[in-house]
Amino acid sequence: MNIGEAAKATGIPAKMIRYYESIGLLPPPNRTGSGYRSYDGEALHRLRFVRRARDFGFSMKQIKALLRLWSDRKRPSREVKAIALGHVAELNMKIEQLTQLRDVLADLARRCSGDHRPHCPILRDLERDAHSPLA
Amino acid sequence: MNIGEAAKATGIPAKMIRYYESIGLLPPPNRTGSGYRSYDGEALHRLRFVRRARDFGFSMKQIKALLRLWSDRKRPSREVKAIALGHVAELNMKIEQLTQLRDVLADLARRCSGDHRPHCPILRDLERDAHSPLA
DNA sequence: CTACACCTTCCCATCGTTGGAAGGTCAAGA
DNA sequence: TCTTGACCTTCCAACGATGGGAAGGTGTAG
Repeated sequence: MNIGEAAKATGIPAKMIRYYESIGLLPPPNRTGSGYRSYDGEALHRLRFVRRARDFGFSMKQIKALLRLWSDRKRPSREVKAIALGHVAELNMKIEQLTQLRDVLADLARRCSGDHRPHCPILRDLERDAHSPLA
Repeated sequence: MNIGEAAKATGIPAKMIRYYESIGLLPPPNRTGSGYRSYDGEALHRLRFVRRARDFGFSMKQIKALLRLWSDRKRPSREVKAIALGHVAELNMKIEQLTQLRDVLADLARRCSGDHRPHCPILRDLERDAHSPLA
């Protein structure tokens, strides 16, 4: 199975598969006589694991750690849970920040007439001298 | 007022001020005889506008458009509102995605014992073959 | 005069991803 | 067999926004 087929099978672009290999996320695959990368079932399994972890928004560093734990049959689930909860905490922070931004911005937009007139609370607000954001 | 003072006054690092200038977000400032950039009140005002727009998470492209509208006294508020609402929509999408990720991940973590035992629903889930994320 | 803080331009790194160029390989059809 | 087209290979570069740092000039205070 060459890289194009593996890409189709896993949903990871061939470019990305090579990149993951280059940063040590994936082991170098076998090569055919002419140098083509060749992927077997286990490699595909690993690729799908990476794919799903990316979907979850894990960083490369986190995925590296998860892969290590994944292939360690004696890993304590504590370590995996810690990584997951760390990511959940990151997500919560991000969500909160974005929600706050959205609320302020939506409110400004609500108060903007949105017609031909130049007056606009949005620009008015952007003019504000606010060193601490969104106060 | 040189770039360092402008940076302190606006909260934008000097590096970023130069970068914004290089991409055409800011007009080239006056220079002293020895080549130092010199910022006046209007330039500071513009910088603060950019700072606040960044705080809101607007992209450089959006900020460019907002700056253009800002300096156009006859702009229709409609255009500003459209940019703001577009950004609100982007934020909503992102918030929804992240929330969904967080919920799934938090649930997996909740079901993970998190002790010395190797069994772990998180890794179990990451193994799944899921082409469409989070189904 | 010297020290130090600042300024200038330049290049490089990040992170994850995408694009392209230049060249080799494979499989199908004429 | 030759050609065509789709694939593969490696390498280089860009994105957006930011940070670090080198090498060299400038400003100011002691």
